[in-house]
Amino acid sequence: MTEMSGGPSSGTGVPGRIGIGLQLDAIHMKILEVLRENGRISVAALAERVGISRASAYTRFEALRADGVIKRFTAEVDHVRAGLGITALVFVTVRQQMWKQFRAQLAQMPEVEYCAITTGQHDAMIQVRMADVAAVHALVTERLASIPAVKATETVFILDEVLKRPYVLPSDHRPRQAPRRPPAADPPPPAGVPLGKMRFVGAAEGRADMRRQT
Amino acid sequence: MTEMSGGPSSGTGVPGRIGIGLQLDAIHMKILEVLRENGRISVAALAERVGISRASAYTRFEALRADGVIKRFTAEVDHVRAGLGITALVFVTVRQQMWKQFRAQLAQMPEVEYCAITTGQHDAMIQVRMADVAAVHALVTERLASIPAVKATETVFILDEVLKRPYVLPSDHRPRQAPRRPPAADPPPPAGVPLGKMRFVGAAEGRADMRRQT
DNA sequence: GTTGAAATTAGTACGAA
DNA sequence: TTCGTACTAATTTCAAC
Repeated sequence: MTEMSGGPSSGTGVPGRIGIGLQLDAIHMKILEVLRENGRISVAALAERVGISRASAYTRFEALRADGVIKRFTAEVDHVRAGLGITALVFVTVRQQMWKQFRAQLAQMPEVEYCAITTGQHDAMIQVRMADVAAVHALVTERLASIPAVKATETVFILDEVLKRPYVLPSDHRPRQAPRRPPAADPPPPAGVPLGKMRFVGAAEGRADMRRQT
Repeated sequence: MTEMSGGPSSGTGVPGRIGIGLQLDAIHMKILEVLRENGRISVAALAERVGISRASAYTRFEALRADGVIKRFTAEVDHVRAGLGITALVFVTVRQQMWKQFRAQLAQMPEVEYCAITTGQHDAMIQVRMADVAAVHALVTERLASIPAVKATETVFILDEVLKRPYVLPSDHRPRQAPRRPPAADPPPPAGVPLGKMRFVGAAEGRADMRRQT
């Protein structure tokens, strides 16, 4: 129930939905905006805030839900208050061709809140919430390390979560500046770049001393 | 509204709540479990699923909300369907003593879904959702790089989000094995370890060739 | 903390624009 | 499609236990 479904943005291998589904208009977006801020708002109040009739709101609401644009409604819990005060990120190097096993094992680890496959130096990043630092250590060394598919891990701790937005929507983005043709410098990214690790270092800035703590 | 409040797990510098607030019992946890899976369930249905009366459910529900254990209710939106098909992680090195400015600038960037301050090689990790790869590139090179507080960035793309759990609770964790005293090997983590980067490499495994793509 | 009522609100169905 | 209304079912509130 917690595994995501379909497509390279969420799949476990299950092929994504073929049809294009709903074509979202401005009103759909407005509904999503309201709902991501207040997932428990009544459809009547939603209709009012969006500026449509109750009946239309019900129709659109149901369509968004049925079409999977809205995946679920959830309560955001303060994990510290709930007893899980430590959050860590574990970067995992996965043994080639053991991805399926890796995914299967992850599904068995309920303390993992998030897992994404990434480009770059590591293969995956997982986020875990635990009661204390020792529990993170135990999880990484005893449970993650014992998965044959896991070749290596690297753990960092989260000191502070600065922001967490319910869900980002295109309407949040500033109106994309007209696809300008850059005058000379700052060329757009090469089309065929292998989505690897991009690196930027402040202009004329040595890359020495790039390590510190907060 | 999207900034998190209070305490080293969520603050922008605002001191955290002093009081201990609610003492959560098993029923509170059960309520949280239900609510994170279905944030729109009625309190009446919630009461039934948890096995308490409606009135109690209302009381506890309100208490959890008022106390901040439940921070908000939100709709999980399929960002791909919503038009933001690309997700990237940007690891940021922040210039010392410019954290405040860094946070302020981040608050101005609605395309940032998540930002956490971390230990390890980098100082912060931010997650962004954009319409395409070029937009990520533009964001990183034009907007992030123009923040004086940002010394350097490193970007990786998310190829697949394997799992995303609404919220992990202690009840998800397997019953913690009694705080065993390890026989000899595998000592618990040194108490005073600076929460830095922990690294694990599979036993007797060279650390060569640790790079691949999925 | 529980039960059982009243008052309010939500969800549905329908015809009309 | 969307809207407006009326109808039914459910939820929330509030009382007493």
